[in-house]
Amino acid sequence: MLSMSEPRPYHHGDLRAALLAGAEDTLRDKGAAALSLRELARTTGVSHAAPTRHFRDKQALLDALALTGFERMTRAVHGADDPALPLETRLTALARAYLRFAVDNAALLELMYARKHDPDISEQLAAAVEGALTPFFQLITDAQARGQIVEGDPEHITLLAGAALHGVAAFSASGHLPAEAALDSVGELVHHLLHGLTPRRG
Amino acid sequence: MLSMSEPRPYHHGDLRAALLAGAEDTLRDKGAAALSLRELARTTGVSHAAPTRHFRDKQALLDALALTGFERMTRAVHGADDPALPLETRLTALARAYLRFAVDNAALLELMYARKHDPDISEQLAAAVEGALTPFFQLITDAQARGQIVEGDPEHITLLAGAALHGVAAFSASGHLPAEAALDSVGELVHHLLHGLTPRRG
DNA sequence: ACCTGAACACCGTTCAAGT
DNA sequence: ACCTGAACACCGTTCAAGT
Repeated sequence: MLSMSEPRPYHHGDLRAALLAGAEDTLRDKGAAALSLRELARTTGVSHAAPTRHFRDKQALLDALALTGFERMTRAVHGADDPALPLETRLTALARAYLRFAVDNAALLELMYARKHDPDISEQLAAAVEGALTPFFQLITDAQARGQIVEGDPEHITLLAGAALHGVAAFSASGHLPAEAALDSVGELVHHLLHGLTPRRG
Repeated sequence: MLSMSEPRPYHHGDLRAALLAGAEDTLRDKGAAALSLRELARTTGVSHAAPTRHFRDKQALLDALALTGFERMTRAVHGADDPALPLETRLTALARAYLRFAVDNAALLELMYARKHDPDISEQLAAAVEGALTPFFQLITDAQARGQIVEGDPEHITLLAGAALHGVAAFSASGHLPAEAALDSVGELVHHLLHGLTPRRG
């Protein structure tokens, strides 16, 4: 994809980025189980020890991959936000962006939310999750200020909305819900979330 | 734990069960990454090739482990169901049972909902998920018959409720939400689910 | 039927050595 | 600074052989 003018057999300009890109390719094509450092080095054209210079161990590469995943997801969600939209429409757009990413990056999503990340990366990971949910939080507080969302800790309410969304994403990523069904359910999901499962009186 | 009268060094009465139990122990204590067939065979006291007789390969053992997990989860949820209870109380009890299991078996839960199960087991797995959600589905249809839940495809509504719940469970299992916070949120979660996030009139 | 022990190909990680 | 190549300990899987 990237054709440089220097056709050297090894010695990338940016081996780290090349490794991450290659890792994500095999993650997408063959799944996490098929991801081996040695094969990754092989297909990238370096020795099997070269990745050590950029990632302390395999887990460090997986952690870095998860972080780039959150960055992309955050961009997707933020890009779908339009504060001028009415509440339900705005929330639906945010939810759809989240689910779209989840459906398009199922294996990556599983990695992003995997247990067993390095403890020293977990803070960055927590911040990354927060960052992705920021537009949801903003929407909740905006709507609360207008009296359109019930009172209560906005973080708590964001968690509920985010959980409902992530639950659908997780069901889809784990293969228990077809991608189309997940995406098609967004409208009803948001509607029921806002208006409740019990009937409303006139 | 199980002391038989036959102190033979090998040759279990039920190697298959012993392997599953041992696998779940290391899953709980050291995580999925530390689970190796060879070490499992070692600690179980058989040769490293013995497990092949009971599980075609490592994935087959993981699949079997996931299925036992769903069986236990299903029992826990069914055991917490009381159709005589009022709607919100009943749903809260079901939700708490699901979350309790998720919190107490975080690594197992991740395995249960992992991608990359053998295709030939995915049907059993789908049935297992359905089985665990059956009480939720029953509750929805019961309540719909009484006019206590909005009309609409009960499967769809069950999916939403289940997704909200599973989202919290997943956040907790992945370390983004402390176990206590997840369990403590059950009441509000169910309340907001039933009554909606927008204010109700009069 | 059930298990063993050797063999094979592969893996992650480490480290002295090269440029 | 960045990468190589050999080495080490481990792994999953297979298979002839034992009881």
